[in-house]
Amino acid sequence: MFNTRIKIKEVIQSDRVDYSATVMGWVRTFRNNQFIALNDGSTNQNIQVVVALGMLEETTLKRITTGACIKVVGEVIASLGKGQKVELKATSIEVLGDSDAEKFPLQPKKHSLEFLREIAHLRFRTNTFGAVFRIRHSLAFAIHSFFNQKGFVYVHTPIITASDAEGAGEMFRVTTLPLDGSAPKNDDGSINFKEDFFGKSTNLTVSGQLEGELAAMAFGDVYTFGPTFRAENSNTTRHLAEFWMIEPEMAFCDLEDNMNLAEAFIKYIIRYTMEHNQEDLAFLSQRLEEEEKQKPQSERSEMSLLEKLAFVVNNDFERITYTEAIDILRESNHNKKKKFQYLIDKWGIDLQSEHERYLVEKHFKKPVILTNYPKEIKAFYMRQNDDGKTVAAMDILAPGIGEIVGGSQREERLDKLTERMKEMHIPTEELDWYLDTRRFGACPHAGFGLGFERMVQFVTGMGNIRDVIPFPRYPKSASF
RNA sequence: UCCUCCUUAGCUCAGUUGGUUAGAGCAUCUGACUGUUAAUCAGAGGGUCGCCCGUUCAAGUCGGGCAGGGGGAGCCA
Repeated sequence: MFNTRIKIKEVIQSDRVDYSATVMGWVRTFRNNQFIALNDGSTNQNIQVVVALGMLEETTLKRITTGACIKVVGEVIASLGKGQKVELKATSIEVLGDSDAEKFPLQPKKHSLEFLREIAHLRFRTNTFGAVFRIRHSLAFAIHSFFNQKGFVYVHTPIITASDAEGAGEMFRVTTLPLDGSAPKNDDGSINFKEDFFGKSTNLTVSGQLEGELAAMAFGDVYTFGPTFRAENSNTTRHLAEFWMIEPEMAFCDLEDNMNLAEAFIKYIIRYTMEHNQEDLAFLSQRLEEEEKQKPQSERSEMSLLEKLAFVVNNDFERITYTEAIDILRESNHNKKKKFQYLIDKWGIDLQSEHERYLVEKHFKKPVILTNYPKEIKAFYMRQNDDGKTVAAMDILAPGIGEIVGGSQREERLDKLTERMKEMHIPTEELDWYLDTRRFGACPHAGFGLGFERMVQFVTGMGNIRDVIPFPRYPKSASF
């Protein structure tokens, strides 16, 4: 029976002393043949286990190595040393799992994030990744909590989809047909997917939005939160081939309601982690500050991670239209001095990363919601504005990350929607089921998608998206 | 996919104008010490210099190709 153990977090956070306790965990360091720093993942703090001299057989002593898993029974006492309030004076120690010190790759020292990414199966056991993934958990929990409080229904949209018309990105094909050339063919030489498992061509989902809209036309307010797949050859610090996305969809909701919800949502989940993960956030904030010291003064950020999060939670996001953004950028000294690689000259161009960064990091210095983009650069389902040029889209740009949310009011008018689909060469037959929502009881509605990993990046301050998901998938990489 | 930088011990990195036996810190092992906080001190072991081809009397060092990694861009969340 193992449930007699106490989690280390409980022992450390309580002021109680002089009681017997059983803890289990993994050895971080063993100093002086006397002091074990033991961690069980419940907190970033280690408990100090004190081993009396001569208490253990020499053979057992040798098995207490970095990475080994042990069970300790002992007395929790006020610490005799500095550095911790309480410590566990061992009465017995049992090695549950050995760890060969010559082979275990984690050492009690700083490792590079690139090295730890190569041993992602073990990096959970480091302070940094312990903090990151506890925060990731809290964010996921807070997301469900936020929507549940507001009466949203959590909808599970399919991971395998038959439609390839959504246009959100390159898709991964799902098939059981052989790849050796023996797959059944049509007369014209193309693969005959009628013979495939599903009787048609199928892919991994790139978005649950269209299915989400179907559910919103019954429940009013719904959200999805699940894995999403993009087969884009993207090699950046903010793209993954497999990532998690949150997509709320609300009936009786326009662009402004949509923005209000998105802003409240982001603030809520950040506030939740600030309240529930103080220790981990403080650790990551400290870690970043040390990293910043390596950089030249000019590149250092003005705010610490903790300050940045507090700032986002306590200030309104800046809301401007695409047209206003273009004006600001065109009139900026940056543009006049030709410091942009792509100069802003005319209305209608898509904004480059450098422009978004300028708006967010230099001009407003806070999250910015950009609205009403030209219809040419946005998706077919976005509601057309009366000016005939723009659509009711909104993107939320976060400092350091860029686009964190993309959303819109949806085009609920059947004629306008089908007209736009034809203009953009999207086959209406394949999405007939989607168009049914516009045929039977359509209503104004809106929603957005938030990239979960980008949110985790923002909250933890981690620079590379590959370090905020346990086992990242990206071009040429699918280990573990 | 494009641009750019990088690849030397388990990890993080030095390595001179090409020159004979490739170094350091940490980690590991052995010993000492024992209220330590990434303990300390002494000693030891540890290398296909990413891979292939070329230039040269001689390549970790120069050139080409490939692979892997970092940063930036595009695509986007």
